[in-house]
Amino acid sequence: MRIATWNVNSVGARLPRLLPWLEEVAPDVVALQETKCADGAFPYLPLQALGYEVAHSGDGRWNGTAVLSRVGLADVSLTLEGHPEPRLTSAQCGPLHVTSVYVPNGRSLDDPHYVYKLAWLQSLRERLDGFDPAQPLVVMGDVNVALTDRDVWDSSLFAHSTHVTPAERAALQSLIDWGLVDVAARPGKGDVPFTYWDYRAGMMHKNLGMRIDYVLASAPVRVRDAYVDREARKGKGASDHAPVVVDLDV
DNA sequence: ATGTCATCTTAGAGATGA
Repeated sequence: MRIATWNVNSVGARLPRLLPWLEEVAPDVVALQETKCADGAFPYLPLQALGYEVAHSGDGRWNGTAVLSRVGLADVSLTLEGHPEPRLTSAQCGPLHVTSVYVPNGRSLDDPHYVYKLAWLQSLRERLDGFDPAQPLVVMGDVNVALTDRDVWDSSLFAHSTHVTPAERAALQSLIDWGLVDVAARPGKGDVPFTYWDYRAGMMHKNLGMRIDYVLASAPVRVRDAYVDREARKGKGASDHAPVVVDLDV
């Protein structure tokens, strides 16, 4: 089974890249984030034409998550309890339960959005108590946290920034400690499999990136291979995030 | 730190978010 997660930064704008990517990589299940469209505007038809069933949570301009599956789609959930923004979609996809998450950015340490981010991560952790770590499941998506200093290109530049604070890292670690494995993708250019590079200042070209997109898998998920698809971050009309692709057995 | 990108408002270029 092949799964993937990708913050597409608008599914509408990304469709000319997303559709050929799906044909080439042929994942069975895909978690999308930042679809940035209302449910009524979601491109169901071209995705269904590729064989995917779709569950989408979205309300327009911001946020938006989806699960695409060609191995079945059941028990769909479109919300994280207590948080109205569309930042979580989950479904049972054949033998694997899949959750697509778009964790709030936080913006800055003195912004209310940072408090919201920590609360959202706490709610996500509590949501896991409705599951069993002995069942095959993955939580994947843009978690907007770099787990270690190695997961940003220069940790000294993040001294007073979000994404690297002890509180954010502890919140992400608490998800892992529930019973999940932070799936290690093959190293990319350089030693760290970054998944995000700012559009500005030639960051991708200089490989000044961050690892903020994760696949967290429960113990019954046997990972065969995992990689960051840097090619999808290159060229015209790319998202600022690259997909993470994982081959696994359940 | 910020050289970009996407969307919405509302018919141009500015605001917002990342």
